[in-house]
Amino acid sequence: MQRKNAHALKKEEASPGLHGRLWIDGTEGTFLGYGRIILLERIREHGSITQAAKSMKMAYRHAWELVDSMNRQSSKPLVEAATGGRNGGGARLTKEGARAILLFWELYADFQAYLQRQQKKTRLLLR
Amino acid sequence: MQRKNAHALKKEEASPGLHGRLWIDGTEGTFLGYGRIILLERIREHGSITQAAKSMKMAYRHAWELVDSMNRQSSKPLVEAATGGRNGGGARLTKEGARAILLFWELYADFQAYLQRQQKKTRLLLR
DNA sequence: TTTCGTTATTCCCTCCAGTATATTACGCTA
DNA sequence: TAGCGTAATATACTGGAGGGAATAACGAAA
Repeated sequence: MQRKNAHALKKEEASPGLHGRLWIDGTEGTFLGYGRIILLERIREHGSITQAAKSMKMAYRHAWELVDSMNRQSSKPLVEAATGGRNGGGARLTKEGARAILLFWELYADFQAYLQRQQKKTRLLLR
Repeated sequence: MQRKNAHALKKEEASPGLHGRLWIDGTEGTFLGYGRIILLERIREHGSITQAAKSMKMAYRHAWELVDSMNRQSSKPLVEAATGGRNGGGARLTKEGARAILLFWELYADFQAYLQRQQKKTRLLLR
């Protein structure tokens, strides 16, 4: 962002027209946003914070902080992590985590449609 | 903002619940956003980029870059600036600039109402 | 008890958006 | 012509978000 603070995303390529971003704040700031949801999906897919972070080219440290932040702000943890053991441990999505993903994508899709509807109002201004 | 990224805003205090941001991209990236609209309003109010920037505690250099970026991407300039003269020059909003402010606040208000409507969907998740 | 890959945690570094500062260009007024 | 407050432009600085790397803790399995 635009390394944004609150909502960094790669580039989003800036096509002319209306754009927007959606996120959910909790008691400590950001709770769920686009990037965090992707991270949750990758954790579900790989069963490990390390692998999830690698798959997004994100530093493990950053990924862990995001997971910790989400767990602290959620009514119930979204991710459960275990250290040691068979393969060194791992992380799995809780039922609550899966619900969060579904809810966010629902909001997200609705929002994209909303932006599409509003789009036309901006056309007269741009070069 | 959000270093971010393209849409830094002061803090927005992160109250729990659904939040969002809206902006309009042009050919070179951001064209209009919340901060740029505030800047346009301050220019209209003060008749000078220097004073507008000061009133927002923004560096003149940054303010000037934003104005330049908006003018370059708009079909017609939003701000006209004059150097030298009576009081050293100044800057005034064009008709197009005033239209941009109105349009944006219209989109913004509608968007806030939209967020309000979607708000309830997030309640079950937060602690 | 050794091995292994993960989570958890610490410390340092890098990058860059925005700031700070300085200088020049400008043109009306007196 | 000198003075003024602004626009315009260049250069250097800064703070903080995120990255990189290193280390300890962990616990099942061989």
